[in-house]
Amino acid sequence: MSMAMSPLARKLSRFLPLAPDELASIAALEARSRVVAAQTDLVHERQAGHHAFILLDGWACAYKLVPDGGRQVIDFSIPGDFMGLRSVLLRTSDHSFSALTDVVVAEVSPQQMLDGFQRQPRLAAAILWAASRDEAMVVEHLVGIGRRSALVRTAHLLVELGLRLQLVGLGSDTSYACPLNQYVLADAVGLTAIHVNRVLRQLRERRLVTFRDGRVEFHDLPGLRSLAEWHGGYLDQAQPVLPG
Amino acid sequence: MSMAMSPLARKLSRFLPLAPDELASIAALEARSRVVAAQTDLVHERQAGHHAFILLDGWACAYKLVPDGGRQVIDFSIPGDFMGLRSVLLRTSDHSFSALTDVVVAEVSPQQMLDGFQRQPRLAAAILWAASRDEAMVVEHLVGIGRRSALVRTAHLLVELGLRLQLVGLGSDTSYACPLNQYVLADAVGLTAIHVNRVLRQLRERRLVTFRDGRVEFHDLPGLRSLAEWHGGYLDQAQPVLPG
DNA sequence: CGGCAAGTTGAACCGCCTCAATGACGGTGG
DNA sequence: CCACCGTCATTGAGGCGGTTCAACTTGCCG
Repeated sequence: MSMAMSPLARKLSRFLPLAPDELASIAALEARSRVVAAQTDLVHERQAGHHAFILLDGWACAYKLVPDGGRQVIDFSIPGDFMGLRSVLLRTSDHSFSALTDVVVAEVSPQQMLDGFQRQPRLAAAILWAASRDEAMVVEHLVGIGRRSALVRTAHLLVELGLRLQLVGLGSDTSYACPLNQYVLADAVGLTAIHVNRVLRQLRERRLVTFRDGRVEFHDLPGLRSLAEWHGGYLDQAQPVLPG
Repeated sequence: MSMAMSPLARKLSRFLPLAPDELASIAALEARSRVVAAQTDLVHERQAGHHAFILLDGWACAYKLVPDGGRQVIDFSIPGDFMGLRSVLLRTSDHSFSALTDVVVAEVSPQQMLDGFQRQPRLAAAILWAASRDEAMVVEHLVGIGRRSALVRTAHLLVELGLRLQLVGLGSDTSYACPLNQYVLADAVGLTAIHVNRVLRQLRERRLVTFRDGRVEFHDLPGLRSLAEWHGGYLDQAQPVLPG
């Protein structure tokens, strides 16, 4: 029975040690998986009554389009992340999700979600904690775009992705695989792909980090974190308040 | 016993009709109120184990400071809004709250919160819906700062505030009281106060909206919404999924 | 070999910032 | 009563960060 834990189980475990039946519940949620091709939208904005997804493998992103043709990437989803959790409550999604690579997802119905929450409050708390963490990342992203320079917020993004990937066993202190191109990166940090290119060059020339051929390599992680004004408290594994 | 409903009760009622005992529960949460002077921080970033607040009267904002002295306002809080709800779960807040005017707040402990949620799942759903709505507003804000011009996102903010205030009975289609100055506005839209001034002038000269002497007056709301690329789906009162 | 997607670089432009100054208003103390 | 102050709004001039447009390159795939 000792299967390797899924990325989600791994992430939640770091936050709150999970009992065998709780791990089994996660496995149950992840049972019905399906493959979605790169460049496909998983959820369209304003689509109603859809499901949530657990990303099991590959990368995706949440984004919104603006009338002039521009796109803003809200955040990236990596294995172990929920997608569309909020829209289960709002019933209609406020943004779209797109697969950036071929991905494997598990579809979770609102009813499954609510049933699970009622039967296993500890698991519910862990999942809500993860959702809160994601929201804190969006806030940090907002601050970066509003008040930090292109160099700083790009550095910030690379550091953050690295730490998130480490939490699910997909990265190290020295490097990680990153299937993004400069256009997607630009849509995330609110810049032009052209300027992202120059920013990445600067980071490379300062011997802080190299992003090339789908791989991010840290040369001077402390220096990079310092430049990025990294605090990262929002990724800390603080203990939750539990019901009961 | 027919007291006027509090702003929170009024807001939640529009989303989900509330039973008398549910309204009573809200009143109970709001019982212990206290006054906080303008310019005071209600919650400091990284403060742990604090409470959540319900804003009963006045305006506040959630913000983060950046090392160079800049400030980014994440969102504004108006009567009927929760503040610090997320940090009840994360246990440590990822941003600060500041009173912009003298405010009246009710302090709610995490335990009160969780007890109430377990006893009244419908009320819990309504509150979580409101929290989801707030999060959708942050996302919209992020998109605005990342991909929309100064003019458009300032217009957007003025429209959004107007609609939110209407939902709690503090504004109309033609105007509302707005105690913000151009510095706070600038911190919200990611601009300089100086540039906010020029943007407001433009909006005035285009006969769309005037913001002066603590009051926002719409001259051409449809035109303003059009400029602001207003869709506002995230403020819609969609029906929730209820547990059970 | 051609074709396409992604990365790279240069030059000119512009939105917004920075610095600086001035005006309007209310409060406060002489 | 006016002098003085702090806060906020307003306007101008110049500069910088990032955009726009336009190549050109590189690698991959048919």
